[in-house]
Amino acid sequence: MKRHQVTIIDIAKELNLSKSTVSRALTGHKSVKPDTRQAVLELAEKLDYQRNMLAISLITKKTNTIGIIVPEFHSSYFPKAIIGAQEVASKAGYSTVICQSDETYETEVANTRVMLANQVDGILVSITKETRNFDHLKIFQRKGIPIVFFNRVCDEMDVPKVIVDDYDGSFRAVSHLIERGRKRIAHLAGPSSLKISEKRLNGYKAALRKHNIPFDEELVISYDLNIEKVKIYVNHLLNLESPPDAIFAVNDPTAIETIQVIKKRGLKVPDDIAIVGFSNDFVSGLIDPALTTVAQPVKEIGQAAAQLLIDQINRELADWKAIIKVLKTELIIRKSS
Amino acid sequence: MKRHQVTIIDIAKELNLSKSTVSRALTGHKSVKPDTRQAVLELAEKLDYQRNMLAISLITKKTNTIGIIVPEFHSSYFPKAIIGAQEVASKAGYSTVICQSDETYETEVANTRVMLANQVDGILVSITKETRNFDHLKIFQRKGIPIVFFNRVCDEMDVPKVIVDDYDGSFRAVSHLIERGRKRIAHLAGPSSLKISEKRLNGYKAALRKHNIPFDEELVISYDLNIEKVKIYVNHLLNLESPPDAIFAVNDPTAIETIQVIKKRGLKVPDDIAIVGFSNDFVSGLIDPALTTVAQPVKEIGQAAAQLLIDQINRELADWKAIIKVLKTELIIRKSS
DNA sequence: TGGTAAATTGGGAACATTCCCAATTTGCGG
DNA sequence: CCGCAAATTGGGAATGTTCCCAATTTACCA
Repeated sequence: MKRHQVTIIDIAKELNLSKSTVSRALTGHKSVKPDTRQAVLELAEKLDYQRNMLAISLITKKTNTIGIIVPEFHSSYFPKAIIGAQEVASKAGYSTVICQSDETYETEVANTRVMLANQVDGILVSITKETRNFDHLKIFQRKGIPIVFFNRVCDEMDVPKVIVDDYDGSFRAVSHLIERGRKRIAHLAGPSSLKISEKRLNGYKAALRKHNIPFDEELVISYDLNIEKVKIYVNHLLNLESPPDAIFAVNDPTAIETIQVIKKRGLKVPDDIAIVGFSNDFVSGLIDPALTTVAQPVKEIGQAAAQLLIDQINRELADWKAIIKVLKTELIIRKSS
Repeated sequence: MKRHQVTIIDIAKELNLSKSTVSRALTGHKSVKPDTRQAVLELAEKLDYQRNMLAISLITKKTNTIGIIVPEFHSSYFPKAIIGAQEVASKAGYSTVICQSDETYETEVANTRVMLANQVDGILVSITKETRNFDHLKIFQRKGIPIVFFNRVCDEMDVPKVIVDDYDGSFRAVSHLIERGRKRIAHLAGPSSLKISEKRLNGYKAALRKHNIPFDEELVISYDLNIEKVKIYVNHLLNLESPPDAIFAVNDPTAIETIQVIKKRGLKVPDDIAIVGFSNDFVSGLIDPALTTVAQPVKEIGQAAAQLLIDQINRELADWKAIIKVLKTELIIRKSS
């Protein structure tokens, strides 16, 4: 078993050449005699030579690697976004290091160090619900390492962001419920630390206002996205003196869990209560009843974010600080409303 | 904006020390005066110093990175397995480079090169449905880089493998259908190139034999896992002179799609046709009707594979060549059967 | 056939770090 | 206050590559 990896020097020695020449032959430099190149290439193939990216990156100060930090892997959202991002990245010759912060600030900071130590050329980030301090991300800015936020963005940093129009999506979802005759619409909102929760809440409020339905604080519950708690909150809503006739959930997993709870109580969806979610997870069309939801172009979000990052790495982006890419959502009406 | 990254030499100069001393202070070597260490650590913190893993890895010949190559990301199977693997890996101080081969041999070979170039300390692999030649994976063996297969394994290589008992799971699934009185059970099988397809098919045949049901070739269809084709095959089965009263699908996505096709034809599941899947995807319990399926401990598979890999990297594994870890499946009976 | 330009090749620094060995400093007992 | 061992620090090679500049070879024309 070869402990020693094959290097260009091995090839050079074998062919009585200098490492410079071998390097040139291997990298496809023009100034090397065709015969020589041929010989080098053949021997390299024969010896299973693989260029050592560590050494190359050390010199070129480029790793051709981008980092992706996401809060979780449980919904289909982030995996799908990552697929999109990887697609664009690998097409551009970049590999990907993925870290999952598990929705904790501490892990996110740790992930950040891994990325830095690994000299990634740029990072794609969606923050945790806990993240309030952004120093660990500002380090990248200070070091000149491009950074792009997607989905869960940081407002106080001037870097490119990719989001969907949460306000608008939310507005249309709630308007739809109102048009179906619902009067008491509850909202299971996300944690107020996240911008997206806030925007979706605002869309909800705006739709009510537009249709002259009074806002009832009692009907809005902010929760920490811990899916196990949905049961408690839904039951709380149903036990209200004047219970809701519809629930708009901040995302699909929440909506799906809500439906399960309601069904378990013997109530009918949508007859007794209509439900609308947000994101159009893969599951949502398959459950019973199929979930009405605001579809996000998740894969496209990942693609757009990666593209923005790579353009920035290649310095092909003028005034990238200002870029905020807002993708459109689409209301998909199914059986649950 | 600092273009130049902070190095130990910067710290050394600033403190009138040699790079050796700074290196020792930073790595926690004992033979350095407490005052000195303190000063180094403080300055490092102040300057946002981050160790350059490229240089370290170049010397130590260890990257603390493991590679994972999976065929796809569309079902929840591989993401879930990756979560498990990452959990174990990051706990052991390893980061992860993930590549997706998109079910094509060519991409898998390319991924393999990326791993090699990035000097990963080991790889976790689940092969594509196309992979018949394993030279690109044998290179790792030859170079002494540990490799562990999971789920879709390569029989001709003597390396650790993590699988479930496909034969047994399949056997029990089909036996269950027979016990429910089904007589003509079809099997939508995977491509014969994959060992798991073969084993599941064998389990199917064995269950029929045990219950004295004649094997009917007409009822077994091997397909390439391209989900769009399910429609064709299911319709073909339903149009048979003597159509099946149950279908055992090679995996859950196939089973779910099968149910959709059947419902669209106006038939009832399970009244007209019972359906059983394999894997217990997250969706399967939520669809209508809820899918009976053979549950796999997916996350545990990822964990076990990563653990095996890391043990092998740390040379803590005696006779690892022989290790084949077989995890148990569990038949989950729901409404579709 | 010599000269010069072009083609090809070689030599070494540089990248950021570790690690071995040697050099220097410190501390302590006599 | 000296000597010697222990504690601390410094110097330089090594890791595998690229890239610049210089050296060598080749080719072609007068």
